[in-house]
Order: sequence, then C-alpha cells, then structure tokens
Amino acid sequence: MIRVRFAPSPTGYLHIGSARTALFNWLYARNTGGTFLLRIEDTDLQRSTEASTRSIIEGLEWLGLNYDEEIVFQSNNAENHRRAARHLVDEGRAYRDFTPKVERADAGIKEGIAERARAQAAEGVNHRNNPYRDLSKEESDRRARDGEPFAIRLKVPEVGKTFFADVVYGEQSRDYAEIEDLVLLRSDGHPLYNLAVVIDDLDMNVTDVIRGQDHLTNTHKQILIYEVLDRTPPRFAHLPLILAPNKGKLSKRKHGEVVSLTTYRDRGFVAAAFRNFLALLGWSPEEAEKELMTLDELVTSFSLEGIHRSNAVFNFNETDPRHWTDDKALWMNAEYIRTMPLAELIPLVKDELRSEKLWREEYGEEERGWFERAVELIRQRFFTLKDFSTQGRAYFSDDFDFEPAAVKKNLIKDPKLKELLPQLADRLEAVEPWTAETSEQALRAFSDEAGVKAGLLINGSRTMLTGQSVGPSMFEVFEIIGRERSAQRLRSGVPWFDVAAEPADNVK
RNA sequence: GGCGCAUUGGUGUAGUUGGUUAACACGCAGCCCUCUCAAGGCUGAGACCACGGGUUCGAGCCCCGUAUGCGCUGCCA
Repeated sequence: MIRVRFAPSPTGYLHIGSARTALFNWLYARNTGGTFLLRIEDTDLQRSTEASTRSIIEGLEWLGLNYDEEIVFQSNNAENHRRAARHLVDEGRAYRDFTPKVERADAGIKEGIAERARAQAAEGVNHRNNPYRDLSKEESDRRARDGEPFAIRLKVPEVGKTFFADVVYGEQSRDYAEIEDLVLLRSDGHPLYNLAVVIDDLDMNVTDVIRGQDHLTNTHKQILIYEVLDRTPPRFAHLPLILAPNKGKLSKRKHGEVVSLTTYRDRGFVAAAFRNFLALLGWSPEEAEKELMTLDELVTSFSLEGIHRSNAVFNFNETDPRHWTDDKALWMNAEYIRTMPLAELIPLVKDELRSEKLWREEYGEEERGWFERAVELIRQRFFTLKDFSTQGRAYFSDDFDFEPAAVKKNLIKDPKLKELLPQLADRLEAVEPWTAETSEQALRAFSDEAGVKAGLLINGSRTMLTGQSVGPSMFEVFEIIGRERSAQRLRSGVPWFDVAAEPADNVK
C-alpha cells in the first residue's frame, strides 16, 4: 500500500514549486490507490508561522488536493526525535559535540558556507576531525551531567558509501568522506531536519518520498540515518526544480507574489487550469500530444516514470500586465474558462462578482437564465475570472468606466455619432421582439437610411454600451444588455466632446 | 573549492531497442473569417538537438572531455 506525504515547512506562503510537489504526491497516491498525507515541518520555530500554515492548507484546498489523514505537525514529534538521537548516542552511533554553538546570520549564509567550504578544501578537510567524536563515553556522560551544552552529531563511518536508486534520477552513490558528521539535535534540544524527516517518515509509514531535487544530496544523509536506525528507507523520487525566467531559483524576495500559489487564485485562475498547467511542468503523460487534461485523466495517466530530470523554466514578467505570468498558464486558463461546463464556471463567476460587489441575488433566481447567457457570451474572450468584473463589468452594472482609447476611436472620431446614436436608440426601442437578429435588422436599416456604414454605428454602440472598443458580436451584446438599457446607454450623456480636455482616466 | 544533477527552437515538452525531411503545445508573424477583439481555419519564421572528441555503415539517442546552469556542502528546511 502506497503512502506518500507532502511535507512543506511553513516559512512563507505555499509557492508554486511546492504546490507542484504536492500535486505529484497527490496524483501518485490517487493513481495507485494509496494514501496522501500532509505533514507540516515546523521544527524551525523562529521562521515558522501560523499564517504560512494556513496559506499551505488553503492552497491545497484550492487545488483540490485533499489529504487522507490528520495533519501531522512535526513539532509535536520533537520528543520522538530527541529520543532517537539519545538512543543513537547510547549505541555509539552518534556523539555529543561540546563545541560552543556559532550563531550564523541567515542573510548571505549561502555565500558564507561556500566560502568556508572552499577554504577548508584548500587546506584539506577531514570531516572526522571533531575532537569530541571519540571522546570516551564516561567523559561525555560526565560533561553532559554537569550541564555543559552539546549538540548531537551522527558518527558517520570513516569508509564506505551510501547508495539508493532514485526513481527519477537513477542510481545514486556518495562516499562517506563527502558527508559531514551532521547535527541531529541542536544544543537547545531542537531536532534538525534530516533526523526529523527520517523519524517521521518512519512513523507515518511513508513508502515513497516524492520531493524537490534540492534534496537529492541530502538523501544520502538520511540513508545514513536509516542505516544506523536499522530500518529500510522508503523509495525516493526527486523532482526537477521550477526556475525563474533567468534560470535562477524562484524566490519570494526576488520575484514577489508571482511565485505564490494564492496569487493565482486571487488573480482569477481556475484551479483546474492551474493544476493542469503545473502537472505539465516536469512531467508529461505517455500520450504527450494531449495537454488539456481533466483531473481524472491526470490521475489515470500519472506515473513517476514520466517525470523529467531537467529543471523547467516558469515564465513571467511582472512589469507586463498582459504577460504577468507564464503565457501558457494564461492560455490554458482562458481555454478552461471558455470550454469548461457552464455549470462549473457559474459559481466561480459568482464568487468573483460578489467580491467586487457586482453580484445580485436575482442572477441566481429569476434572472438565472439571463445570467447564464451573459456569462456564456462574454467568457469566450476572457483570460481570467477577474475579467468578468473588469472587462465584463458593463454587463452587470450601469456604473462602468469608458476606455479613453475606445471613446476616442469609436465616438469622438465622427461627430455625426452625437446625433446618430440617440436616433438609433429610438429605433431600437421600437424593435419587437428583442433579439440579436431583430436589433441587427434595425441597426442596418438605420445605417442605410442615415447613409453611414453599419460599422460606425456598431463600434460606437459597443463603446457606449460597454465602455470598450472590443467585445462580443454587437448584436449579441444588444440582446443581453436589453432593449431599455441599450437605448438608455446610447443616449446617456457621455460628454465626449469634453472628453479630450479631461484627464484620460476620468472619462466616465 | 569539493561532490552531485542536468543540457532538444524564446518557453513547456515528444522523440520507440542508434536509421534517413527532429514532432506537438504556448508565444511570435502573415492570411482567411469578420461590426471590433478573441476563438477557429490555413500558412510561416524559429533548433546544425550546449560545445569538442570518439564508437558506428549511420548518433538527439552510446562513451569520454569541456562549458554553462542548478543543487548540496548550516546547531535552515
């Protein structure tokens, strides 16, 4: 029976790389009929926050990745970890290190470590030269009893190698000489990552560890711990990383909110679309020609064998509103918005309108039919759910903005429109019944009489009715907006001759 | 510095046991459609498969080296 876990550390929001790791774990569990677990790795008390934990849970919920058992908080298992560490000391597999703790500033730490490693390499390091490594049991016990602080380090054997077969990256081995005597327990008694994961994965009977490739080399240390514990390690499958456009690591500090999963929810992504997109980053199904996949299809076609080894670049451009995130993700979201069953889209649109105070209860009741037709009409050219409340605003409210460019191009350009549009309103008011076809007949007849091109009236009407220069077929718009509202808007006093004098964004 | 991992058009990917015009999607350009913008249809540009050697009748696929990128190297996870 397969048991997998997603084990994020709550030191920030859930970012898309972690979200993908969660997705893959979940897909694998569902594909194999296994169990998907969630463990919050909050052993770093300084950096862990409750807000992060919430963001992780919310994110998983949004993506629809339900976990099968109670959430495990790693900090609750600290006593287990300590017991294991002490046990290893008793067995002589680990030792107390009485070296005083050196504080490290978190910022710039990577450079510091690399530099130190370089310096050590230059003078020939021996990872086993810790003076306390071979301290006699008696003295070690005595100093501990006397209250001298100590960390517990694993006593890595002098010679040998660790091996494991990664499902994605294949056979891996690492010489013991490459592995330092890692700290298991801090001098303040806090268990550290490598010990904690091993103990908890064992506790939770995890059979397959699926996680980011940044842990590939850590795995050797964990294998070592499994060995001294005399337990068999789980299977490991490491995932390629998701990189920023410059092929660097995705980070909050450098890249901001584009890397946060909740940003996608908040900016109008359909969860199914984003999930679909994420699944294709670093994995591809056997029938690769199919990219738009339902959840069921993802579940049935998912396999660890389809995971790649090379990192994937996630494109985005914060400065360009049109390409603020990956083009393909945006395309996929649009594809979902225009093709998903209307019944599934409606609730999402409802939430969006509600959050913008555009939702009216009638839309769910007597005007439900109208609402569905309106959504059907406008969804065809939307990219995100946000578009329903921005570009789609005029369909749900009489209080909408006019795009200055649209006003200029479709209204101000031809002064005749000032008289023609109200006249068109008169004509339309007489149309019976009110449909796209009848309004089209009326408009075309009027344009012939007036001796102007239909396009002039059509484009002018579009801007008068929606404030925009682009949108669905105008006659469909007439039908949806309704006869009275259409006529009213055609006559409404847009002061377009004064417009040019006003600041562009004040045009209303 | 050491160790590890990776390397197919701008991006995501496909490329069966090495076999001849390197495929698909997004993006980009153009055309068609058309009341605009999308969608849709068609067409196109864009990759000497990181580079250099080798093995072979033949290599994107195998081997070696180099470069580049990424990861780990912490009493962070």
